[in-house]
Order: sequence, then C-alpha cells, then structure tokens
Amino acid sequence: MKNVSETILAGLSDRQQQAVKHTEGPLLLVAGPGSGKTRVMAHRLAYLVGVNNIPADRILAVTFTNKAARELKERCERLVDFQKEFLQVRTFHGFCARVLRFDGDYVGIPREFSIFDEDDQKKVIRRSFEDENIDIKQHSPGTILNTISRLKNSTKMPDEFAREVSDYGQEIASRIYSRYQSILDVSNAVDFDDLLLKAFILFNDHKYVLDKYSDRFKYIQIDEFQDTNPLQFKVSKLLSNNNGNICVVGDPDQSIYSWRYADPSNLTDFKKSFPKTTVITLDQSYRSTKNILDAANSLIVNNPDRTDKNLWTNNDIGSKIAVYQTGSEEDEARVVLDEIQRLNQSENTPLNEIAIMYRVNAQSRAFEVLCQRLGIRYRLIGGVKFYERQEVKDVLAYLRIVNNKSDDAALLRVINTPRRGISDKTVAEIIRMARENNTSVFSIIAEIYSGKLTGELIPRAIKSIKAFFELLEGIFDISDQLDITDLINFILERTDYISYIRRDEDKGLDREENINELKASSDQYTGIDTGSQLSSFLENVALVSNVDNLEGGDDVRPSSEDLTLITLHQAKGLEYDAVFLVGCEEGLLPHVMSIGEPDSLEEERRICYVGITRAKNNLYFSYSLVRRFRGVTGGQMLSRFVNEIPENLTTKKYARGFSHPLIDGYLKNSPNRKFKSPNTRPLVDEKRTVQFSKGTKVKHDIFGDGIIIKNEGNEGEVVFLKHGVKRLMWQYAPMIVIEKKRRHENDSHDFVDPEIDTA
DNA sequence: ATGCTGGTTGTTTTT
DNA sequence: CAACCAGCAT
Repeated sequence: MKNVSETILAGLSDRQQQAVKHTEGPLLLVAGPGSGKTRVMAHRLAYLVGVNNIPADRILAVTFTNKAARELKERCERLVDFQKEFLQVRTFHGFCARVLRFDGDYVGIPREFSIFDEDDQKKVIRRSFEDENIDIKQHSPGTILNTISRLKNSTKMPDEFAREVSDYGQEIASRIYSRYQSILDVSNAVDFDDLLLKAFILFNDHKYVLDKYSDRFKYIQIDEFQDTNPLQFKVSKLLSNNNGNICVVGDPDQSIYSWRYADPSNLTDFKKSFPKTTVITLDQSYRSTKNILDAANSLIVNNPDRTDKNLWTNNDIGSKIAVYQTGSEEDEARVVLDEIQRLNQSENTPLNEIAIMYRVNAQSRAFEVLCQRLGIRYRLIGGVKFYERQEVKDVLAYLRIVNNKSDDAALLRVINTPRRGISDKTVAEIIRMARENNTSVFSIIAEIYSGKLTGELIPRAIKSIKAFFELLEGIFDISDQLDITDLINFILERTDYISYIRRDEDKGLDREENINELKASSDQYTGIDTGSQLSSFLENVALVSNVDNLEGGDDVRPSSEDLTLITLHQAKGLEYDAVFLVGCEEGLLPHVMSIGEPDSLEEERRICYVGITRAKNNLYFSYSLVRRFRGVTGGQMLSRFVNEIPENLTTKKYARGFSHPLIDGYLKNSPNRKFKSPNTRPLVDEKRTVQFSKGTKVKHDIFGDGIIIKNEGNEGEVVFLKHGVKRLMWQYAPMIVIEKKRRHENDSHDFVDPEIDTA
C-alpha cells in the first residue's frame, strides 16, 4: 500500500510540495494565476489531516465564495478519508454568521437574527432619512451606505463618529448612521459588514470566546487574502494569535476589490504582523499558453510599485491573441459569437469551456439577445439574481418574519403584498409609532391588535392591520411543526400569493416557476431539526453569491453545454479554454470612473490582468468604435491596456464594413503608446485632419448633421443637431463633409449654442 | 386604495 | 435607455 504522504505529494512541483508540507507557523503563499493554488490548498489540508493526523474539526479554511469552499472540500475529500462535515470550509461572512449564531448574545445579537441585504439596507436608509426629517433627494442612499460601510470597516461606531463630526455633510452622515443602526438593532438584524464587525468585537472584547475558537482552530488557511478588508484581517489575526498556524494565499496582482475596502497590503505587509512568516511564491503557470502569459506579464508590469513576479510556463506558445475591431455593440456581439460558433463546431471546443467577460453587467445584453437569436445556450452570471427576484424575496420575507418577528425590513416588504388594504399612509403612521416607542413594527402591530395603541389610524386601517396580525399569528402557530417547504406552501395558501402573481399575465408563469424553484432549494433542509432549519436556510440564502451557482451547485439546473457570460470581477478564480474580453475601450476598461485616478487605474489594469489569465488556450479582445451608453451614443477608442501588449503577440481583425487602412497605424501608434515611443509617426493622414477644421459642417452616419467645434489633430469635438456634443476620432468617424468652413468666420470665435440640441 | 402615466433619474465592480 | 418614483385619475 502506498503511503499517504506519497499519495498527497504526488504530482506536485517542489515549490508546491514545500507549501503543502509547511504546516507549522505563518505561511504566505503568493500564487500567480494558474499556478495550482487551489490544488496546493486542497493538498495542504489533506496533508494536515492525513499525514499530521490533525482532526479535521481543528482546521478552518476560509474562501471567497461558497463555490470555492465546495470545490476545496471536494478535492480534499478525494485525497484523504475523513469525516467531511468536520472540516470547516467557509466564507468569511459565513464563518462569522456561524460564530454569531452561537455566541452572539455576548455582543447583544439574538440567536434568530436576520441578515439584511443591500435592498433591505437601502430601505432602512430611506426610512432613516424620513425619521431624521432630512430630504433624501439631496443624497444618494448608495453613497451613504458606502460611508457607513467604510466607518464599520474602521470599527467606528455611530456614537464615536458623532463625536468627531466636523462639517455639515458629516453631520448628516452621522445622524443617518445612528438612525440606521438603531433600526437594525430594533430589527434584530445585521448587515454584511456587521457580520464581520460584530464577530471582531466579540473576539476582541471577550477573551473567553476568542480562546474557545482559537483553541479549536489550530490551523487556519485563508484564500484570496489580497481581497480581505480590515475587519477580516483583524478577525484572522485574533483567531490565529494563540498558535500562529496561519496560512494566507493570494496574489497582489489580482486585488480587484478595493472599492469594497479590501486592502492588498494585508497580503503584501503580512510579515509585519507575523514576523516569522515563510514566503513561498508559485509563479509557474500550468494553465495558459506562453503567448497569453507574455501578454499578461507585459500588461501588469505597467503598474508601478509592484513587487516583481513574472509568470512562466512550460506550455506551448499557443496561437496569437486576436484583437477584433467592430463597429457597434451588435457588431461586436456578432463577430464574437461567430468565432465562438466556429470554435465550437470546427475545433470542438465545448461551450462550457468558453466565456465572454466584460467590465459592466449592462454589456451582457447585446450578447444575450444574439445568443437567443442564434439559439446558442448561455448562462448569465450575475444580472438579476435568483434570490433577488421580487416573488422570491416576498416569500423569503414571510419566512424571515417567522424566524425573527422583529425583522422590520421583511415585515414592511409584505405588509401590503398581496394587497390587503393597508395604505402607504397607514404604513407611514405605523413606522412613526415604532420609532416613537423605539420598537419593531411587528410589536406595534401586536399592540394595535390588542387595542393598546391606535395612533392616528382610522378604524378601517385598524381592521386591516388586525387581519394582517391574525394572518401572521396563524403562520407562527404552525411554523415549528413544518419543514420549510411545507411552511412555504402554507404561507402561499394563507396569503393567496399564487393567485396574486397569476394576475400578471406576462410574467406570472415565470414567477410561479421561480417559487417552485425556491421550494426545491428549501427541500434539502427537510429533516433537519425544524427549529434550526429555517435560520440556516435563510442564512444560506443571504450569503450565496452569483458564482456559487456556476456548476455543481446544489440547487441549480446543470448546464454543461452553456456558454458563460460573466463580469471580470466574478471571473476571478475561474478558467476557460477560450476567453473573450469584450468592450476593451477607454472608458469601459479602464472604466471612466478610474481615469485620472492612478490607484483606480492600476486596479483596472489588474481587472484586465485577471481576465487575460483566465484563458488556457485562446484569448480574444474586442472593442467597438461606437457604443450606446446610458441612452447616448459615443465614439470609443481601443483600451490602453490592449496597447500595452506587444504587437507580435496579437493579430488584428476588422469587422465587415469597418476596416480602414489607417487602423493598423492606429493600433501601432495609438495616443497612449506615443508616450512610450516618442519617435512613432503621427497616425492620421494630413488630408483628413485638415478637412475637419473648426466650423466645418459634417454628416455622420449615426448622429446625422453636426458642426465641428474643436479640432485637436487626431480627434476633436462635434456638436450634432440631434445628439449634442460628441468626441470623435477623425479617422474612424463615419462622417462626410457637407460644407466647408466659411473663410471669414473667426476661428477663435466660440459659436456653439449649447441649446442647439433642443432647437 | 389602487393603478397608471409621464417625468425624472442615474449607471462599476459585490461578499 | 432603462428603471424608478411621485403625483394624478380612477
């Protein structure tokens, strides 16, 4: 019989083996894309259990998504025999939720707390504005939520923040933050940040509890450490301080979540917190061809202040990277899907080995439409997520109330859904009463039912409220005797919900189908003790992400023959035989928001890097010269990131009708590139530049008639009668001159009428 | 109380 | 161009 250690180490490189065998003391594993990171992590866990005989329940593995957790666990199981339920593989949020479920009462969190998602949070923010009598129109809920999230990530509590307020804007933020938090408290609810924050406070303030967990988890292994935020770092540090067996894995070049307060220095400065750290770098890629790796390397070196790490591989050179220039979104979709069909039919690449990746979700649309028309099966990751559908959320809201009567967000969601004669005005009055009594909406309703409170309510409203209360009581009474699926059926029946959604002729059937799917996903909880099945089901629902449903999910229809449409962010950690990076345009990738801000621009470059390194054999970039964006059409330029890739690695292709003799020149000498090689020749031919002098009237294929108002050589601005001011590159603009500038007109004179659009 | 409509608004990425 | 909201008519 082969010995366990040999089995576990078989097929691993020296470096990988070194990482697997390093079990004692802090370990920092810098793992480039495709370097076998997941493999090493799985083997390392198996080694701990199988060779070092560490009981599985003494190990905690933390991953970024539930899917990664599942994968890690499965791979580990294939290597070594152990009781799999003992190995804790969780996301940070999932782990913290679990801890709070057990020991939350130390920090004032009841066992049956609710987890508020972004939707709930926004509603609470709105309510806070109303409570504080501040006009919400002056502020965006999103911005305030961001601020609150930042405060929580720096462990700043509402009262503390209130004391250091220094200007009016902060005062507003502070008042809303306090109010927001007290609504959450009254609702027995936490938001995503609270899961981490409260767990941190619990560990920090209650040594007994901390010791319980850090004694139990002798070994901790954390994935995607470059994307951990300050709270996650603090929790990790506390948990591992007693024994120091912490292994963190990550890649600073793939840090793409700084907007969520992730801090890559948690990884890069890891040694500062754990001086005895051993560092192992995995830089051999087993995934991508040489060409693809070269492209990735030559892109990422443009980020300054980066610790040098060049990926290398023994793989083939592979084919060149294609750069497709297209004329419009539809054009782009057509070109990309044409090639995908060719790969699929002529080269036998299965569709599930192909992905289209984009920067923003809105880009998926054109591809979806065309997939449907061509009959290509696809799965869209993200978009409107299953658990975010109206009807699903409604049913979940009823379940949440059963689980936690104080859950105001859930209660307010269904108080009049289906319609039961409780008007907005009535609801507003109930909310006011709740605030006045500093209690939950449900307890106000209960008081109204028992006649102790009436507020300013009219008799008819009181009658409706009483009926609603009775409805809820009826559900509560029977809830602990039913499995979730039966409970859902009971709720549907009592609320007459199905006939409510059937009234929608268009979407009624879909919605009913979604509810059936929800029931199916709750079915697997059947049999567990009815007391805890509801809260674990709801917890699971709150913490699943989009990628979790990708494959092998417990509750999702299998779809091995589907093309994948996915954002670059979500694609992290995945790999495909062929990857199409679409919309490689200035303003999209890099996103407009980041242009001009060096830090954000570097992150955009990393996002692009992540995309490139998902590809095993075939990589494509595509961009469109013209793109509709929030209802307006604008001219686009090829992304600087594509220009940072050496030309000998790429081949350029032009969509029908849009190729242009000057385009080759452009790809060579784009404005971005000029900074690097100052002796490249200007790219636009003289004639075409000259004829676009200021004041010239032109006709554009798409925008129609316009007048040139600015000429900066290669590009300039045109004001169009119907579309307003556009920035265009002369060489691409499908535009003809209809009337030359009149001579006597003064060039310096600014004749633009800003109202020309409305004329 | 409910449903419709017309005007306004905003748009990165998400555990 | 959507989605969303407020105010209006039913």
